[in-house]
Amino acid sequence: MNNITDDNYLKAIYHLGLTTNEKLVSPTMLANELLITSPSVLEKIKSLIAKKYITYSKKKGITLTKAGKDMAVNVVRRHRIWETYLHKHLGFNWDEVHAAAEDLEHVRNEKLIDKIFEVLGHPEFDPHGDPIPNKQGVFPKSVRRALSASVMGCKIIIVGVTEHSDAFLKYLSDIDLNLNDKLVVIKIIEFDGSIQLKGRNNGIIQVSKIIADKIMVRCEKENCRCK
Amino acid sequence: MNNITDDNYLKAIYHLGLTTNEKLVSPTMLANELLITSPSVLEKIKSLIAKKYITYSKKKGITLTKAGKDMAVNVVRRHRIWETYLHKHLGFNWDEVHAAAEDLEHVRNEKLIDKIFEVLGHPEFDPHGDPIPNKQGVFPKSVRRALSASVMGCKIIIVGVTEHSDAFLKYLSDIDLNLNDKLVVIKIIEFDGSIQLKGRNNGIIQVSKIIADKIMVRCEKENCRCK
DNA sequence: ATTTTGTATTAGGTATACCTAATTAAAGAA
DNA sequence: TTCTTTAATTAGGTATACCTAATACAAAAT
Repeated sequence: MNNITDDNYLKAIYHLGLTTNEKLVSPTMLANELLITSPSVLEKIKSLIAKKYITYSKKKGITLTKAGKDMAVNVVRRHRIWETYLHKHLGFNWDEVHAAAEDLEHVRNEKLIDKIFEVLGHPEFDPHGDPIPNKQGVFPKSVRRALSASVMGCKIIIVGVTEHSDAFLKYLSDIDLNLNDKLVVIKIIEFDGSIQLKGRNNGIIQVSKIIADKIMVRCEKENCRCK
Repeated sequence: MNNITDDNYLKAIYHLGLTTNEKLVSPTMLANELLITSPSVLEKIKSLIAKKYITYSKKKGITLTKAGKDMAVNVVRRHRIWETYLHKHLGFNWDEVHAAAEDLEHVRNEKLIDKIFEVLGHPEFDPHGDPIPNKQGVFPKSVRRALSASVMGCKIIIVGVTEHSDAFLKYLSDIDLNLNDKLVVIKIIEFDGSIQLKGRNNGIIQVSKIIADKIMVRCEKENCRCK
């Protein structure tokens, strides 16, 4: 529970480092991510450097040290385990788990997190399809790609999303797209990249390219052209 | 998760108000309870007064307002619900639940606490036998007294303890005294107030007066002289 | 090459939660 | 009642985490 601030900075740096490919992580980016000002970030950067969690130079940006990355991955691990637990064992919806996990991720009780992880049967993915790192910080591998990269006939299974906003997750629920759903791509509208899917009880679901970009899937059709 | 400090001060004031009967709650007592210095307490007192959680005067001591008491009772509620959950659903021992609950009690997610409370079947007492207040802050009634107030022949059931230190709880486990155990008082050594109990499989357990004072029981023998 | 624009950085300020050292006040003992 | 002890209080200090305003810098545009 101590150092919630450190947790949040390191998590944000880690996250930005992954999502903002190529470009470095700058103080301004961090400030935007954390909804604070850049002088505040600059100050905190000094303290995180002193604690040897990060390095920083204007040209190289902010990078996590081994210790910093370990810390960040541990926060991610706790977050995702709690999300899974809230969903699987406490009946929280896909779009409700995040807020609660934001708090629970800071509870550093190893026995607690180990226990709920065990009760869950050591899952590899959380309710958003995001991989849960093991205690050593190693992430499980998964063959996943955006739904938008599908071709006609793909037999896809939804394994995750790249946007976690309540609004987005709610929308997916509303159009009856849920994690682990199996669907078949029945039409691709070349004009705008929209995709039509056939789901359970043959219901037809159509999603725009914008949505399809954010839905991660695995294609289970053998020798599918999508590969 | 915000205002963990407020939580801890209010909880401590509430707790001292109950245990330290008669005497008022003074800044020094609070300082000792929280393991900080009295100037720090004095400063915080001002802020809690400003927030209308407490009142303070040298002669009347520190008292909780309605709002302050509600806040404190809510922390106690969350703490005890988590303790119960950790014990009943996650396999934590009697003496392990407290530390984890110290952190979890600050997670202010109503749906979460409601849910685990529901999953537990709306229990009235936690693993230490302490009553869990309902959402309105009302505590369940229980007829409980110290084990030390027993007479020969009392058929007692252990419903709680008044000390929660790991060492004490560990000791009770070690001599095989656990919550909800049923025992019979077979000897009272007047000389020092020690009590001998017969428990399951007729094992004899002896506790000193000091211990017996801290163990809360209910006597289930009809018309027992202890009443 | 110079200006514009945006990012990085410094300077200085606030609030919170703690501290030590010193002072005041009250209560108990002589 | 006066001394002594303890509790309450004030004064002043530190560290953290935030802020605004001002300045320095660097990259892009003219």
